[in-house]
Amino acid sequence: MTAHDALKTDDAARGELLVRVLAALAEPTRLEAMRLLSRRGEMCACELIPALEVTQSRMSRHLQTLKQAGLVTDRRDAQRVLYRINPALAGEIRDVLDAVMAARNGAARRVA
Amino acid sequence: MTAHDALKTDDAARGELLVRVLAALAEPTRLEAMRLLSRRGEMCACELIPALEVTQSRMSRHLQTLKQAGLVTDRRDAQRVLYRINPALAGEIRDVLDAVMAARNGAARRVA
DNA sequence: CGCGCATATGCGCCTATGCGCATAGGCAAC
DNA sequence: GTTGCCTATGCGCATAGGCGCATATGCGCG
Repeated sequence: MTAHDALKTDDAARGELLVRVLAALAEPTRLEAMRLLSRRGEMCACELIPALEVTQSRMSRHLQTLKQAGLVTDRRDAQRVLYRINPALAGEIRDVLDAVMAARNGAARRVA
Repeated sequence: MTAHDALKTDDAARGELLVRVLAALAEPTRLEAMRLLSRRGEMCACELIPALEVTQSRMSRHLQTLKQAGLVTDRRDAQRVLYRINPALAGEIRDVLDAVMAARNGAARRVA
């Protein structure tokens, strides 16, 4: 990326980012994981695994995907790695995420 | 999961729909098509093809995908088939779509 | 250091998805 | 009916992505 790519960085790159975010959310396990993180704030993989009923390797890879999309951040705490929704999410992306979370919560509440 | 299995019907079904919608939007051409439809209201494939610089078969298939996700509706007008954003979109999904459109518009304006 | 818990990753498998090409189908005008 | 425009679809190919298994890596503890 060179200097005059500054424009493209703000345009195409953002479009790419949006697509990346949407793709990351377009998977049941990851979507559910985001919902859990949204409600509980911070969780380690070892908590998400039983909650979502997936294997360890799957959870790890899904978390990497979410991380690469910029949706979550991680920090180590001894043996565990704690994940939480990226507090520095761009406003526009945050709005998308909020809408998605609201949609899912709305569906859940309807039944409850 | 026995007691609240009844919920899963509405819950899971809606979750599936959300995933389907997100997956449909998580593709550059389709996302751009939605943006165009969002701005112009109603368009036929023959207008979208040159605007998005894709082949005819590709555009047709992408439009089918959007249609199956419930994001657009179509109606014939002589030889053409006119597409537009589904006016009967569920409120929650509409909110997601609006957030996505807003995010992308924000990115585009930055450069323009 | 050796052990065990927690997490990440290489590998192969299988399905899903995007693509172009060619062709079929629908519709209007002649 | 024939022709021409517009749209949909069958086919094969290439790639991406999800999965489990096995293994490697990181970390704290004794």
